[in-house]
Amino acid sequence: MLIEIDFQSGEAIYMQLRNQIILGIATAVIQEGDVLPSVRQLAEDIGINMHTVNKAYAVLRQEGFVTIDRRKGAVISLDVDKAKALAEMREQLSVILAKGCCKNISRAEVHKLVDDIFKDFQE
Amino acid sequence: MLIEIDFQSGEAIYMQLRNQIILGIATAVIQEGDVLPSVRQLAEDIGINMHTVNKAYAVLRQEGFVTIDRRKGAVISLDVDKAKALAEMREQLSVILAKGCCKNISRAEVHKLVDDIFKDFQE
DNA sequence: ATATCTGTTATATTATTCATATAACAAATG
DNA sequence: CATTTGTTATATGAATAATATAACAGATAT
Repeated sequence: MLIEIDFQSGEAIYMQLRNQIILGIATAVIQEGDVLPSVRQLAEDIGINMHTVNKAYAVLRQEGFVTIDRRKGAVISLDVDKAKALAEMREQLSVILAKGCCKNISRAEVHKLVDDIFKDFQE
Repeated sequence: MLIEIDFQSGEAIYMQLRNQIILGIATAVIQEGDVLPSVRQLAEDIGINMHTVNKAYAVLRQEGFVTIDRRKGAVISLDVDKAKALAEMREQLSVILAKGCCKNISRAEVHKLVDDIFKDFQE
């Protein structure tokens, strides 16, 4: 799986890393049971510090995307708390849709965007 | 318009403020042409520093939600760049939907969330 | 067994961001 | 003329982000 970090981005490196791994899971590039590279290995590949990768993995664990197996490393394993996920999504969507609403983006256009993105996930 | 700041939140105060003003515009609590409180006034009302409000207003101006009129202050005036707004929304939605996708939230459930939120805007 | 590789923890340093405080300016208002 | 507007400048303290070394226990491989 290819990781691309934008060092000019205002977004923290560990969050960029987290987001790309989540996108990798959603698009099935990484699947349940797969093992992520070791923190040292991935850090070297990307050219960042070990602790930055470690922080991304810690966030992913805390959010229920991976478990840490001392023998294997970070393993994709989804812990689903759907109610919590829905509540979080609602809050984040509210702000994004509010912004879109002010910019004349219609409900239908949002639906189309959602469909397009979901289609990307299923390829 | 009621502003509520969560000082325990990890989200920056100026961003909480920005988000709530955008939500206010989307729900038509604030309308085009309305004038926001002065930076000093709002800062005092909320109990935060003047510069924090100023930063929120500067972001809102930069994002095309208000214009600054030296006579009136910060006036709601929407500068719509729909293509840009759509591109931004797509990027932000991708991560949020990816996370939801991993948590077994279906396309249909996202659509329902979107509809619910849009309904909130039209009240 | 010995060396290597895992996640994890600890400590320290640097840079950046966030929020604060004080001060001042030009333009507009009353 | 005093007050209020947005705006700018500068400074400080706190928190965060990313880095660098170092060490530990457990697992793996030679």
